[in-house]
This record gives sequence, structure tokens and C-alpha cells, in this order.
Amino acid sequence: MSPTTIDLLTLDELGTAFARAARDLYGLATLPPVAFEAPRRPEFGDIATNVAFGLAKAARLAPAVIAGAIAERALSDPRVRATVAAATPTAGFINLRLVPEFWHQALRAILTRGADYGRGEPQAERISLEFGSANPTGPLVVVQGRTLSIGDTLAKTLRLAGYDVYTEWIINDTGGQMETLGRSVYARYRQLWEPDFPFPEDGYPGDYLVAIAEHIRAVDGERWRHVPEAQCRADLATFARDVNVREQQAVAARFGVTFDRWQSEKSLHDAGAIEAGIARLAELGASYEKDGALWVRTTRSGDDEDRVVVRADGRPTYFANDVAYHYDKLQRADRVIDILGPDHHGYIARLNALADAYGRSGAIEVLLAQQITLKRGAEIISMSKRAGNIVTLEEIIDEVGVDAARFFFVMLSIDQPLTFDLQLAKEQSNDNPVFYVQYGHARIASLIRRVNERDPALVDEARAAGMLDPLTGPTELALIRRLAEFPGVVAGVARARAPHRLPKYARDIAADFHAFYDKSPVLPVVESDRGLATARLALAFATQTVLAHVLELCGVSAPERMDRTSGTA
RNA sequence: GCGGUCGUAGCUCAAUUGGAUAGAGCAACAGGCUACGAACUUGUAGGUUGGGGGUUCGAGUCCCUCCGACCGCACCA
Repeated sequence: MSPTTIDLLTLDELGTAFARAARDLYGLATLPPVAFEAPRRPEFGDIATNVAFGLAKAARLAPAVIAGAIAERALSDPRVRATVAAATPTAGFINLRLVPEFWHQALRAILTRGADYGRGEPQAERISLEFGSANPTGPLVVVQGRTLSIGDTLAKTLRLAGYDVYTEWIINDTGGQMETLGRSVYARYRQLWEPDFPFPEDGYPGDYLVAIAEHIRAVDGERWRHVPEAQCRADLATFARDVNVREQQAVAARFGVTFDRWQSEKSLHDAGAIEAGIARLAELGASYEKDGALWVRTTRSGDDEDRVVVRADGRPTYFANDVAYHYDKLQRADRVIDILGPDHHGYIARLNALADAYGRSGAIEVLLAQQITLKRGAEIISMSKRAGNIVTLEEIIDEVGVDAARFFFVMLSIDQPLTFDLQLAKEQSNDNPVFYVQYGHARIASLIRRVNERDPALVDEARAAGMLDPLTGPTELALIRRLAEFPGVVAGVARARAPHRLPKYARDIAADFHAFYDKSPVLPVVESDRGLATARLALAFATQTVLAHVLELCGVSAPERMDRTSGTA
């Protein structure tokens, strides 16, 4: 073992060294935060920090001057000099080129920690994350595909980052829409015998309710046929709700998403949660009576107008559900995150108002997923539940596959409206980024298989990460650098609630691996340079570990082989 | 009308939250396999970040104002 590896600093220690230098130079009371990021251009160096910019105003000096001074002072430490091959302050940034041994040490850490690599320190914060939620009146549609993908990936990444995350889905099974559902099902049921039986104006169109009506006929026969609607509507609605929820759960599961809790609003009602939440608001002086109704002072938190929670006749409004559910969640979690669809942005103010009222300002965080436009080639598919021409999530899965759909949905930033071209996703399946990434993983698996056939001992040696010094090529070091970003990527995704960075990161890993694969052969050098072959295979192992982990976070499979003929959707 | 979100390469999207010469993929063009899977790789081209003002060392990002797209604006859910 080379003695130089012992003297090297870790990335954290390096950051601390630069922070100390800044503190001492400018008489700061505390250490300034020093974060390293990849420089804009690779020729600038391996890592860079912009710490000088943050100090410029207070020090009344140009960032470039500060950067130069900090770099010089930090380099007076012999351990920093041992780790840093070159420091070049430019335009206020401090660019650092690190010695190859630093990267070998980073690679060794990946191989040692395996699937645990990238895990953050346990955080004290408990997070309730609600997403995907849909009305139990029909099948899941494309927007749920988006929120399910984003929510599941965010949940997994938050857990990896060290948070205690609890995922929830709310079933909207109270109020007028259940009544509408009941009337719609009743009409469909009657139409099985009387095709001219009138369908309600505001009923839910779509063939799925016909299927449910047929289902009821299969179970109950003509039992409801001569029962007045008013007497059986609620039963029919409940039956339809259960069928819909079961199907929603099945599709979500097929999509790779499960929840810690499926919360029925009706059961919240039955358990007295509405009364509890409302009573607490009253205690806190956040509500008042006017015209016989009970209002919540949401305008105090920026809402356009105060909101009614209980009508004059005593029936709770829909907002009462939000009150009950969020009061419940706030008691179970430090932070409540809701991922909502695009038509819910009016709720943000009133949800903030609830957090304020309960003395937990800022504890409710709303992530709004923007709209999705579906296209099939040049044709825009207008999806209107009213018109009944919906494209279900299940149809999208059937058409492009779970992996492609999830990768695509996670890939896009949540607050960007987007266009999803089904035709393109299907036709270009071979050029789809997800296949590119999966191919990278399969290629590594194949490489390991081939080396194992030739020389099983070498595979064991690579896995044990003995001598990594032979890794000196630019593409090799670039790949290690990329893999070493993983803990930072995880922390960043968790902090910024930005899961869309993961697919891009996966693509970057795959691209760096493919370049490495082209440049750094393993099998052909097994006899001529066994040490080099071993070190390269070790790098392939580490790549596989990180790549598989990123794909797992995205809900995408990491295949050992890919079959060209069946690889297309 | 009021409020909100958003306009980035031909197309689909990034830009780590105010930092370096705005980056990727697809599409286009030109190269690379008798070494491990060519579903790969190397390169070229493509931009007044919707328009115009402002704030400061520095703006795609912040403020104002137009233009355009979408979403909300119930004692519906």
C-alpha cells in the first residue's frame, strides 16, 4: 500500500481547509460554507468552489482577488498540497486539479461501501410525502404517471439522504363526486337492459363505468334494476370506488410504486378527524362564524378570501378534508410535502394558512406538477374527462413500457409544462435515453461475465479493489470523478426536491462509461498487464454499483443483458 | 377582469436556486469495429434565453412593462 494514500484529505476535509483559510484571512466569526462542484469546463480542473463570491461584498474586494488569496493560504497546509495537484483561481472561482491517488481513494470507497455508497447521515426530520392521489371515479391518467414517478423517486432519494419518509395517497371518496359516480353507475347499469335510459348530464363518461356496471350485473344480476336510484346510489358508488381504487393500486404497483398508507377521506370523517382539526383551529383563533357558517382566516396567509369549512347547515366543505388530513399529518411528521396536479395551485395559499394557523409555518410544502400535453405525432390528444376521451396510464405503460415511461416522467423538471409524444416515445425506443443507460449496465454485466469465464480470480481481485494505481487515463479518471459525484447528487436532489437530476446523472455515468469502455479494454490486457486489467475491472464494478443504484431510485430496471429483438416496446 | 405558473437550438428538455464562453439528447452532416455487446464512440453545425427597460462586480434566473401559452378564481369535489 502506497504511503501517500494515508496523507490525502477527503473532499470534506479539503472544504474545511479552504473555509479555514477564508475565515483566517478575512476575520470571519464562523467558517463560510465551501461546496465543491464540477467546473463548467473540464479543462479548468477536477473540482471548483465559488466561495470567494460570497465574501466579496463584505470584504469589499473583487472575487478574483479573494479567490487567489484563499488558494494561496490553503496551499500553505502540507496536507492540502499533497491532495491538490494544481490550484488555479480564475474569475473568482478556485479550480482544483487533484492528484490521481485522491480519485483512487474515492473509487476504493465506492467498492468498499457498495450499495451503501451515497447514503447520507440520518436526519432528524420526519417527512410525510403525499403524491399520485386521484379521484376514485376512474382510472389513472397521464398526470398521475408524472406525479407517481416524481413522488416515488423523491421518496427513495430522501430516504437515501437520511430522512425518515412516509408516503401517502389520499382517496377522495366524499361529497358530491361520489354522488355523481353513483348516478353514473346506476345509469350504466340500467342501460344494460334499457339502452335509452338517460345518462346524467354531468355524469362520468368513459367505458370503464360500463365495465363496472357489467361487473355488478355479473355479481348481483338484476337486483338493482327495479330499485329507485336514490336508494341504491350510495351502494353503487361505494362498489365503483372500491373497484377503481383496486385498479389504481394495481396500476401503481405495476408502475413500481407502493405507498405506506392509502388514506380514505371518508374514514377520516368517520374517525372524527374533521371535528378534531376544526376544533383545534377554533382554539387557536384561526376561525370565526359568519352567516351561520364557519370560516378559516386564510387571508392572513395571503389567500384571496377566507374559506368556509362548515356550511350553515352543518355539512363540512371540501376544505374541511384538507384541514382534517393536514392536521393529522402535521401531528405525525415534521414536514408535510404534497405533490399536486396543475389544477390545484389555488390550494397553496390555504394550505400555507393551515400551517400558519397550527403554529407550523412553512411545514407544509406544495410541489406543483405542471400540465402534460399528449401528442401522437402531429395530432394533439385533448384529454377531457368530460368528453371521456382519456388516455390511461395503463395504456401508456402498454405502449412504451414501465422503464421508458418512468425514466421519461422523472427526467423532466416538475414545474415545466411538457409535451409527451407517444409516437416518438414508441418509434425512437432504441434511441431512448433509458435504453442507452440500461445498455451501459448490461455491457458491464457482460464484461464481468466474460472475464469470469477467462479468469475468475481476477474478478475477485477487482472486487476487492487492491491496486488502483494503473488507472491514470483521462477517460478513467473522468469516470471515477463522475461516480464520486453520487453522494452530492443525492443530497442535492433531496434538498432541492429535484428528482429530475437523477436521469441526467445516469446518462452522464453511462456516457463516461461507454467512452471508458472504448478507450480502456480489459479482456485483451488480461495476460499482458494483469494489474491494469484488474484495476479497470474494479472501475467497471464501481460503475455498475452506482448506475444500478441510480436506476433503482428512478424505478427503472438494471438489466444484466438486453435482447435486441425484445428490447423494443 | 383579478391572481398564479411558464416562454431557452428545428424538436424534447437542462442550467445545482444570482456565478465562468447558456448545456444534453433527438433530428442533420463527417469519421471510427479481425479487443471485451456498434443499442457504442470521436467530431462538426445549430442561440439577441419571446420583445424592451431596470437593479450590480455579474441576470436565463430578481424588479417593471408589453406579447404569447396554460391553470386557478364555489358554502363543487
